Amino acid sequence: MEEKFIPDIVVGRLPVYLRALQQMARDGRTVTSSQELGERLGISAAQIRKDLSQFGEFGKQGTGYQIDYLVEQLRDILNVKQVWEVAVVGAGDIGNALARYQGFANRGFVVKMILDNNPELIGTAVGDFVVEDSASLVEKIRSAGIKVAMLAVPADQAQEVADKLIEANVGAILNYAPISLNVPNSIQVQYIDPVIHLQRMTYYLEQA
Amino acid sequence: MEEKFIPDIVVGRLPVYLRALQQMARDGRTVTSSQELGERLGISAAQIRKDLSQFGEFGKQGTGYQIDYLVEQLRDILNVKQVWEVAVVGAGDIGNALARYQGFANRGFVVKMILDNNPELIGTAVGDFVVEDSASLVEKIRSAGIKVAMLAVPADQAQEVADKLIEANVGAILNYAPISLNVPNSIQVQYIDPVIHLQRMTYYLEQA
DNA sequence: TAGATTGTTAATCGATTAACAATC
DNA sequence: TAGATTGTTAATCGATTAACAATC
Repeated sequence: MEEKFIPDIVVGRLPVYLRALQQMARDGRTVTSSQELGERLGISAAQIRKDLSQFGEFGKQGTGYQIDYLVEQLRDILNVKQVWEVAVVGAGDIGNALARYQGFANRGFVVKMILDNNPELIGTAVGDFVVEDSASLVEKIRSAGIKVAMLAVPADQAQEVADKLIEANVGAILNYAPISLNVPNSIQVQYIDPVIHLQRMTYYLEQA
Repeated sequence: MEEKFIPDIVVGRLPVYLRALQQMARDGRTVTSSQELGERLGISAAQIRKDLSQFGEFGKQGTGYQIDYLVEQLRDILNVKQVWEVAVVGAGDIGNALARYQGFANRGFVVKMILDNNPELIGTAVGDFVVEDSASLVEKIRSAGIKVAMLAVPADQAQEVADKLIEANVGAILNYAPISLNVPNSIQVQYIDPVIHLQRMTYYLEQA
């Protein structure tokens, strides 16, 4: 199997294309063009065509792209034709919101368990789940074969939990704790910290 | 006042530097170097020095950077020496988590109000707030002088609420709805959609 | 002083865009 | 056919890195 190197910045745009295309499909659209998609996303048409061309030829000259077909191609490329089971670690407000989030449906992910180390929370219900004890996190996640985790514990516990997730054979961590994690290169990490995004915007705002 | 152009990609890294430096300060550290900070963040030392040098000379040869001083400089650059009042629109699980989030403290933001259009939620308590009716969103946000909003409504309502926020003179929107917004260039928008991050990671994972 | 580390320059590397032949 | 739009090439643009004089 030949493995062509794809820049990570290109990979990062594919989910955005996919989301917009699925939206178009829901709106009853069947065909689109790089120009239309680009206008919608604030990205140049050339960049979209270049990005897609890294993976194959998905369009037709003169016509554009069949939305359903391109959606399936992108789902295949991003490995989200399968549904990934996800563990949520931390049953505070963020963990709660993630365990109950309806937005994972049909996008490749399903929450499978939620864990916490707080005795007051263990055993309580969160959405369709019962909070499990994170003391046995490694065994539970490993034996369930879960490869994706969302980390929603306090910052001062995030690194140690991340270490346990890696021990449990998790390959991807979405970290909501406001701290940079130290992980091996083989582990995928993404960060969500609202303050980082807010500060990036206030740079451009006039001071009050 | 001279305005030097700073690439947005540089601006985007500054909050990450700031977060790590504040962490170091909390750990009792007083001095650091571009090398140490870079190792911590997985960024090259040269890049950190280059980024900082866009704004001034904050270090000392042979010594490095005084953490407290650099923190204050970055807070100044990012306009977070002032505290920005934030409106949360949408009182579902995500809005709830945002209204109650402790992580805004000392990082430049304070939630001031939470709004929703659901009669069942209006008037109920969320953290220290009472959910307000978003029917009068424009007047409430404008008269409060709020410039920053977090958008946590369903995707199919996000664009219309965004339009109202802009009408209310908001300059920055952090959008949790899984949809690309159409806004004027003068409005800052950032996106948080966990699925986008998850799909970016599954690209690199072995299929089950 | 000797060692360490900055700020900056120049070189390298990578990403984006413009343009167009191919073709539906 | 005429018009539209792709996939791709080459040119441009921008970001990162390596290296080092300056200096604490």
